[in-house]
Amino acid sequence: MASLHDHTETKNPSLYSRKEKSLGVLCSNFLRLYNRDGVESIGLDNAANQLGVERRRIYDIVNILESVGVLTRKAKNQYTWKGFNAIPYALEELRKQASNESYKVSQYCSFGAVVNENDCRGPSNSNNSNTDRHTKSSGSSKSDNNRKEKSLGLLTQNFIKLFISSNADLISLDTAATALLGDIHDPTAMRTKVRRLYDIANVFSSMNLLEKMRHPESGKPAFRWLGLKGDPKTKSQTLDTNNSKRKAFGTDITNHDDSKRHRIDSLSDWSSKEVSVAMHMNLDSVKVECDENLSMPPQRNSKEFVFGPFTPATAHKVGTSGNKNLKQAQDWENLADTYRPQYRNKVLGDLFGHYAEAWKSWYAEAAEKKQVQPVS
DNA sequence: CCTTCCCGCCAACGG
DNA sequence: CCGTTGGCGGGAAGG
Repeated sequence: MASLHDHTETKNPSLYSRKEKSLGVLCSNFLRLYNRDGVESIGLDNAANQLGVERRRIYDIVNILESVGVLTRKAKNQYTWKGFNAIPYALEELRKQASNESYKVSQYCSFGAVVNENDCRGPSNSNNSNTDRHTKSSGSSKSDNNRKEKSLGLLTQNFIKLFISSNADLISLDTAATALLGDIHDPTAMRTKVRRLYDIANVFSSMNLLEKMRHPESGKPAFRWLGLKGDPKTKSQTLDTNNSKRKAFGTDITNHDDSKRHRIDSLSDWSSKEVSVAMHMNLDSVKVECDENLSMPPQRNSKEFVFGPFTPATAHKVGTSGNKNLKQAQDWENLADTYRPQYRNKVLGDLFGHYAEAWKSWYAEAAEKKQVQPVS
């Protein structure tokens, strides 16, 4: 008790976990949220609220997902959900682009050292290299495209190209960064690039497009492209092979998020958009549980997932009723969140942050935290 | 120590 | 001009 005021911190070192806020987890939650039933439009504000994260993070997720075709920008603040089915096509496009361009990966991850020579020509850092279809082609865009070149989306695509156009299926981020940088040998740029690569790799890993592993002998971490092989699910819908009894309408976003375990978990089901969390969670011994103690009324089995002080999370398009205005879609946010911590409300933002954190910690199993890699 | 990578400042962008 | 996007890198958590 006590707790005079402020200065919370230093209470329990294990009260804030960085991993719980990773882009990978966020991506899983995002997908879980929007892969359900006929979701068609995605509002950024809505997403941010539902997922309990800042706007900024949504941009990251969205940009990466768009690179693989899962989403498409429809308008300001508005994205269109395309689904996993769009991935194969997007990948094919990338493959074509890759072959079109002289990509030279020049690099075989074999031994730690390596480095040195290898005339990496990379994709060359020129401008516009994609279907830059702009209605105003008149000599307007000059050198302002520098920003776009460095976009996360483009980087993501180039990263993928690197994999699919290379014979080496195991690439380290360092190698990728070097290759993608072209020839700019700048340590600072390198570091920034690697940071972004980590971001991308994490969300792809959560989608099972990529697999993180250590190199056989060198032990250095690297990534392997899984692509569509992630899940040989052809077309058979995995419609509830498990217990999906309580399929309330929304309000329940089946948690069981991806497990840190190296199980095949995942929501890999390019082919049918329903599916989602079905799959094999049986093996995934759900020993966690929040029965730790504390006091949490409802809710059960949940690793880490949408928490937030607000948890309506019930997104579904309107019914078939002849509603005059189908514009109510934007009202959810208001309902759930009274206000959004703008990039200025230090206090408010902080307050929300803690609030969300508190909720999360309740939900969080707060138990399992020991995860090693059994597989050498 | 080194690797991973979250956070959010603040500058381009687009209306 | 202001709200939306989103580079960018500090610097802290996690090995």
